[in-house]
Amino acid sequence: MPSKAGIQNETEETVEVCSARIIHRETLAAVQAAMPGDARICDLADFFKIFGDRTRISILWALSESEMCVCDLCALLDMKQSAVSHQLKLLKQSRIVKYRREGKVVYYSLDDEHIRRVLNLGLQHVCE
Amino acid sequence: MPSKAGIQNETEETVEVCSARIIHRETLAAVQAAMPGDARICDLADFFKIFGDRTRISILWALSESEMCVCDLCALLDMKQSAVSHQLKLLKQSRIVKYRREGKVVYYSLDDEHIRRVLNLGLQHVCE
DNA sequence: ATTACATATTAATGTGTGTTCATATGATAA
DNA sequence: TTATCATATGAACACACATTAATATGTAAT
Repeated sequence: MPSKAGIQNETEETVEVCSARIIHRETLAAVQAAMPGDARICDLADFFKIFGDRTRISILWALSESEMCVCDLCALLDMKQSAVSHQLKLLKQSRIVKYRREGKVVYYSLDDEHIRRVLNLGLQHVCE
Repeated sequence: MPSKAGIQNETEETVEVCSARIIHRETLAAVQAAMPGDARICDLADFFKIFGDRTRISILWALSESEMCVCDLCALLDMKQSAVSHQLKLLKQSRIVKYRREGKVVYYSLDDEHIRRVLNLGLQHVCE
């Protein structure tokens, strides 16, 4: 969980770190230098975490076809309205979907084209 | 009073489904027809779920720089060897990483270019 | 053989998270 | 106002999951 380990020492010898030993000191140093900051790593993981749920993937796939209101999504997924609303809240907090209100009805849609591309890339991997 | 724009259908009737009501029957039918099967949805969600973890994203980012052995990954992430091995197992089960053995040492690397592209797409979204 | 090392696995624990029930907004119409 | 509908939110439960400790493989050297 902590992000950095100390690897600055002597030459090509193995060094004790967190009860393990470093074998390739140079590779490790290079990779360490190229690693993004901790905050960015967490943001990335949180972003993908949103996609990692059956219900949310279904919602996103549906919205990639057409904008939809909450109660139609409930019917499509055969799920309780509160369950769908909870997931839509997560999706909108991550700026993955946007919404517009028309009277009592709220219409949701994908936030941008990135989302569609992420879905398609994932599908390619799954289908190969 | 506000004249409705956008998706709407004069001949629609509301219908009871799972304690909710369908507002846009045609939209619903169209989206329903375009939805992938249940198995494919689950596969997609499971694929993204693997990316939705801080430790695994760090591993993938590291491997996108260079193939690495387990104990160097431990040092890089400052984590216990068993924790890293557990995550590597998940990553390899999803065919996201591959490995090769050289004596006692096992080297892991990204399985294909899809993975790198998924990471980069996610980063774009997070950084904007 | 035995020793040492790199990695994998099992079992248990604690935390995170998706769904449900109940209730609260917000909006329109009577 | 009151009533109804569409959606949002809060709390609680149940399950999934990441980490740990301990142990088990597998490989090479002595």
